[in-house]
Amino acid sequence: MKKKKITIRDIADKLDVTASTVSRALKNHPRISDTTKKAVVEMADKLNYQPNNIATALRKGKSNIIGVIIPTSDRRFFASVIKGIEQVLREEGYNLIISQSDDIASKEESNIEALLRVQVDGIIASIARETTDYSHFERVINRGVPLVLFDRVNEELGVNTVVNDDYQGGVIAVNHLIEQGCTKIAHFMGKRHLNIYQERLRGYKDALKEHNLPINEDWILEGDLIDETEQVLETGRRLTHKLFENGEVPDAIFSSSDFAAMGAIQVLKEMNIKIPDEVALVGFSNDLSTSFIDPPLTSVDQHTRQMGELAAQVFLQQINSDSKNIPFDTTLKPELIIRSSSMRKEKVNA
Amino acid sequence: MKKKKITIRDIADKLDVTASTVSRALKNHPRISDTTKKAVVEMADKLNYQPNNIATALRKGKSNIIGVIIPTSDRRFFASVIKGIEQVLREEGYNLIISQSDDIASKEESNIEALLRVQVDGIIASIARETTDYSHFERVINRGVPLVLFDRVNEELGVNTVVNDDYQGGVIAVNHLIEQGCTKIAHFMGKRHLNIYQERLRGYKDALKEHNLPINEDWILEGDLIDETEQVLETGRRLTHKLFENGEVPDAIFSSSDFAAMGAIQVLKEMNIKIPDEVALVGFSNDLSTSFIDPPLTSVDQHTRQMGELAAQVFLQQINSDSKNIPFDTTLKPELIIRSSSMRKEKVNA
DNA sequence: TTTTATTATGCAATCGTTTGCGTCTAAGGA
DNA sequence: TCCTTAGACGCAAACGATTGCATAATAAAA
Repeated sequence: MKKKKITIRDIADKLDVTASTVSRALKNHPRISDTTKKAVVEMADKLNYQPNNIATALRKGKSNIIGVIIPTSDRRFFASVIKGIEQVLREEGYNLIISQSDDIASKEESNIEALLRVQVDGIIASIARETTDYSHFERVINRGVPLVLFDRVNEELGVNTVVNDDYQGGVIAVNHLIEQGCTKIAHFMGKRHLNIYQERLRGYKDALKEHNLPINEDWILEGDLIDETEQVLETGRRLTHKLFENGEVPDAIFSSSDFAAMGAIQVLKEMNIKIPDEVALVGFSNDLSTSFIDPPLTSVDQHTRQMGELAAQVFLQQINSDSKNIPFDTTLKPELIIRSSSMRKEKVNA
Repeated sequence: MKKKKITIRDIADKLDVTASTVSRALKNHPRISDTTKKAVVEMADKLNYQPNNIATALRKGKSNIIGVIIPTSDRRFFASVIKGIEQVLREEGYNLIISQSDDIASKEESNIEALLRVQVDGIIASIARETTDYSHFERVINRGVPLVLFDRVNEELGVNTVVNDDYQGGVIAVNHLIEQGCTKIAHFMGKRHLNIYQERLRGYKDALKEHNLPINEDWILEGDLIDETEQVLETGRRLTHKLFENGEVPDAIFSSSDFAAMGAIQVLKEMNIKIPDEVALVGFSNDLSTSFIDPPLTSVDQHTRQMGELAAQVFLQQINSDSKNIPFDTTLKPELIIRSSSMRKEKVNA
């Protein structure tokens, strides 16, 4: 247990130079002779020197740490985004502090507080479901700390955002169902106050209109779609029952959540309704499980990894441009992954 | 954009006292009068003062940041462990830097390097699959930085560890299958050099012996079980085919991976083999998907969240006891979650 | 009133690096 | 020989908070 940490001064002493010289030598400063540089470098790793980032951070006013706030790490979506963010940011020499809000506003606030204290160089976040007051984010902005929002964003904050094109996601899902011959398409949506669900709904409606299909409000069912997966599954079951207890039944369901769709599959199977022949299904998010269930679920993929990478890139761009930043939104195009839950017509191999 | 950060000196000036006084007042030092304390505190939040952790860290030699290294965040197991770690550590005022090794030794090493540079107060890690040289971990130990290992550990490093009782996991899985009337039980195992798979295998064998069942080496199949899920699924399919192309076929499979078991389910269904009547299945990890597939998969749950919490607690214990630390291992008992993939006998509701 | 506690602060060094500016030496130019 | 000039470093002041050791100011004791 060597408690003695060695500093540039230690290596300076050994070499009979000053700390400044060592510092410069280590950074390959042009005004230091090659001989000294070499000597310094050698002595450095002979002594097993580890630079102290904290001192540098204090001196430079830059910690090289950036904070990431997500609702929870154990939802595949966020885990995957994190992965993307990490990849590009680490390459630029940044470290990530990841904190989770659990979708609770107060936790989100205290996380921000903590990040600010650590002097992060910036924050990349996805807003908690519960958050309605955005003053803690405003504080970040007012302190001049770069902020990028992804997925769950708030346009009014005037910051750079990276989002999925949820409207488009709704459109392609429904278009696909229509192509498969469905005409009576129901929709499971999440809580109406959330942007993403409004957008998907809008896409759903527009796609129907586009094809001159009627919009049946009874077929638009709302439930909590961001919760523990078991709950969402249950919600899906509940909504499905509700959907089929009334007179006219749909021949397709576009669900804004994969898990709700899986719940629907369970119920439909229990009711001996054939999938996709009697009812076709499309989910949203392209969760891993979608390919394991029976039948495999068609789903809208959000390119989560790329979303993370993009968020990181937008962030880098923001901190590297010292100009006035006019906020901009980056929108990712979703992609429909077609599986048997919606394949009524045999796929024609072109 | 207020770039001007306000420090204790700023608030000291306003109040005509010195920085020392402000510092003490903020920390509620007994030798500061209540009047000044109050004045300081008021001025502090009037000016919207944010303490600078970095300065404190430098001065105290303690960053209040602890590093976590995992293979990847987008595997449910690790995401869940992280969640547990975060929960208890954040409560103690620590921040987490999470970095991923992608199961690559060199990345693991550079991650450690980075963490050390940031002066983390400790490291909690799960070793990369590929790692065979442990010198970078030794470096951590030699520098006196507390280290706790979980799940994928190395006993020879002599550090505190938190692991799942894989042996026991193997035992309860096989015992259950035997109880269900299976006598010809096959096993899918991961790469033999990994501790966890050896242990599960040992449990498998011991359980068989215990019940006087023969061990058929042809039924012990090895494959890469930690990889992208799709690959593992494919591995499961391959192993299953291999298993059933020979003469005598088993009546149960205990798979060390849920996804391999799912691959098996797919193949068995394709071969029109009844699950669980002809072949019963048990997986390992209790991944979310296990409950969504058809039939739902019985699996060994590893209590991942608790593993994270425990790892964090062990860590706290270690840094708070200034005594000599004799390393100790903490072992979590796994639990079998029984679902229909293995339920041959109707469950008797007691 | 002088001395001794007590209380409430101030001083200044320190943590490890970085960096603007000054200094010294030796080589080259006039 | 004197002056420039470039090259190679050293000096010392930051960065913001903490803390052991004074030191004032007031109160209590003598």
